[in-house]
Amino acid sequence: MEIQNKIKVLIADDHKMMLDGLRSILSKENDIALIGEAINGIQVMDILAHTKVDVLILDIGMPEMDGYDTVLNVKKQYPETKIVILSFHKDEKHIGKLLKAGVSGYIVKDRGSEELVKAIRSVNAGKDYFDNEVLQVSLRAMQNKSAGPEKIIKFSPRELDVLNLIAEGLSSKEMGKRLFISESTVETYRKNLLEKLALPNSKLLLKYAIEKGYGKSSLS
Amino acid sequence: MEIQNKIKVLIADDHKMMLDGLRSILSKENDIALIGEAINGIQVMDILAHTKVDVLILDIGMPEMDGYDTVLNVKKQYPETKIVILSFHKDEKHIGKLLKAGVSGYIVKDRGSEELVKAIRSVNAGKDYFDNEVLQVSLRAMQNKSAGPEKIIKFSPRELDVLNLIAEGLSSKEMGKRLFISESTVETYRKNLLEKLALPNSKLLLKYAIEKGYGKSSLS
DNA sequence: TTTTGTATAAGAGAAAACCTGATTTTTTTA
DNA sequence: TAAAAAAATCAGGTTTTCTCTTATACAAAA
Repeated sequence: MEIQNKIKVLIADDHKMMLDGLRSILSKENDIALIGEAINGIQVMDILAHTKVDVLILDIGMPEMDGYDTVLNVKKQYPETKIVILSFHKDEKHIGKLLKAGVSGYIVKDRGSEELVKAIRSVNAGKDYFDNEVLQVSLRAMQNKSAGPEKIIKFSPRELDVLNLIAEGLSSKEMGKRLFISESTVETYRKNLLEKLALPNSKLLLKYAIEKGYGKSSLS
Repeated sequence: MEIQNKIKVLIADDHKMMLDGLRSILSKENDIALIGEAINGIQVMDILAHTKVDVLILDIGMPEMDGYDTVLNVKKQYPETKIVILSFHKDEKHIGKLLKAGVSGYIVKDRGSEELVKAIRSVNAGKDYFDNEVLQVSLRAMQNKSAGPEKIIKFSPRELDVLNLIAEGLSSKEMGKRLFISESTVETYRKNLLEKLALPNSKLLLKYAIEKGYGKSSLS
């Protein structure tokens, strides 16, 4: 099967061991293409900005940006991307919130991996996939309440590139070299970032970038 | 390779998803034979009772029987079986106990799976295998001393003032106003900081300050 | 008492950031 | 599809900030 026809999946889990395992499992399914891996929400947004993703497998309990925030951001900016939550516990308190936020699937990690594969196919086909009937029926009811308006700032892919390099402490000149564009261009992106974030200067932008966890994500 | 010569591994993890992933990973190693899986300590003892196991991969945090009890039981009845602990956190409190109980390896799940494979081979060959960070944590705990190949850098009070303000993203001029000294003086302090930390420029100093947690401490 | 550490500072040159535009391509939307 | 918005690209000039060199005074330590 050609890659274009496969289901494009992105996995986000802060445990590399788990990531390795899931990759190994999904690689056996020939209708699924694992197009990326992330260990935090920042990386998720980073990858989404560069690549189309059909299904996002999201571990809740990631650092940097918690699962819920990531769901909100992803759903807002990429509503067509389906989200399957991978959780440790079935008694997750935030489950209602997650449903409201628009996740398409929810499975607990003590299920077998075939559940995950099923879920991926299911949500990709437009059908929700929840671990059990209870979730589906009882909690689905809560879903018709409006979600809270949170300001979501969207960065262009290039702006993200710059933001990631800013977080490493590079100057415009260095960034330009790294990205094969001129210093001026980099500075334009920086200016845009400053505007979008309503920050007064570069130092605070660096601070923002570091504190939000940018920079660690490799921009391949 | 014949099965008799492979390393016989038993995995115990209460998350089936993880189990599936680990199985998938280990199946690619042709010197390792996964001879069993368990989702709690009871099952572990059960399998050990009728099968020889070289290495037991044990997730701590399993229900029914906690990891520690399992270690004790296994070590008591099957002392020749090596145990590798798979844990979620490096700051595990029981780590000292586990070490004393005789585990041969300890890795955290945010490591890659190749670590696990290495650990299996290592402990099977009679060598312990501990995650570096784990080692550090446990050693530090034992001798409760600040460990470190890190040289202790001492800052003067004034240097600290400046460092704290740097972490807030202020410029020399602003710091000068805040500290009632001239811009030049602030810059001297900054220069000293750069020297002491062997950093090449202010941006990396800001990064350092933020990452080390300066700035939040108010210098009233 | 000589050295070391700390606090203070000026002036010049270099570097980086910031402002003010502007062009081209892509994507969205009306 | 045509118009509008968003994204990517860049130059020139001004201003701010950093960096380097050099310097004085005082206190504590050796």
